[in-house]
Amino acid sequence: MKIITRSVAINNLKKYIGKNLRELALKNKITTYETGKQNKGWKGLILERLAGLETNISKAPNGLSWELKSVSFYEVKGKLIPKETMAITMINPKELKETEFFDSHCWNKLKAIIFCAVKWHGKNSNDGQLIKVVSLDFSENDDLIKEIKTDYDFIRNKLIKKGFSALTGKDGKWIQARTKGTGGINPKTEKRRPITRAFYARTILVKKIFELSK
DNA sequence: CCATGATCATTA
DNA sequence: TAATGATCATGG
Repeated sequence: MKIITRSVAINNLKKYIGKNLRELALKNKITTYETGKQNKGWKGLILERLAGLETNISKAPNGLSWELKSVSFYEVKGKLIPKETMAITMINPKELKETEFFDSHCWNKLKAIIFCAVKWHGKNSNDGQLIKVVSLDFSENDDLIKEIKTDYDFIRNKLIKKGFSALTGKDGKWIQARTKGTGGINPKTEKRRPITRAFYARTILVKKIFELSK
């Protein structure tokens, strides 16, 4: 099995800066939306391929190496602004109760992130362009991390005191607990699927990461 | 079946 | 435009 280190992945990805990701997706036989369906995750999938990952590492088991993320950027007054928040990892209520920030998946993913900025061209954007690839190494002593930890602890406390359903996307300065899941109705049971949540990086955090990487 | 990839829709 | 909640396709 081939090991792709972070620096190898970054070098691989950098070759594609400025390229149209849709063409690359087509070449790699990744479904985008041509089938009439809406695959929202295709950009992430193609980036994983381009990084050199032959198999899918969508979930870093436990040893984990690094995390690849992409975010859409939108141009406002000549500046690039993160259009969306960035999903970090799922929240497992039990785990969140029992886990310290620095032991959490959230931190483990955040600290070894490879961050891809993709230009967004509107709804159903079909020609996303890779504009930047950066990696980031957080330190446990960074002020930013301390504040993120504060958010994590806040959300954790709320979970413990008020329960999972009390969580909302309003919480947190840098990270938030948004709903995330398959959604809709389960065609088999015709019942609502359970609501799940995940940690998201707010746009200001995304912006911060983008700036820190210069 | 559910976690992961992330965007879409709606409201203010 | 920004913020929050809801949703979709895919792969293991």
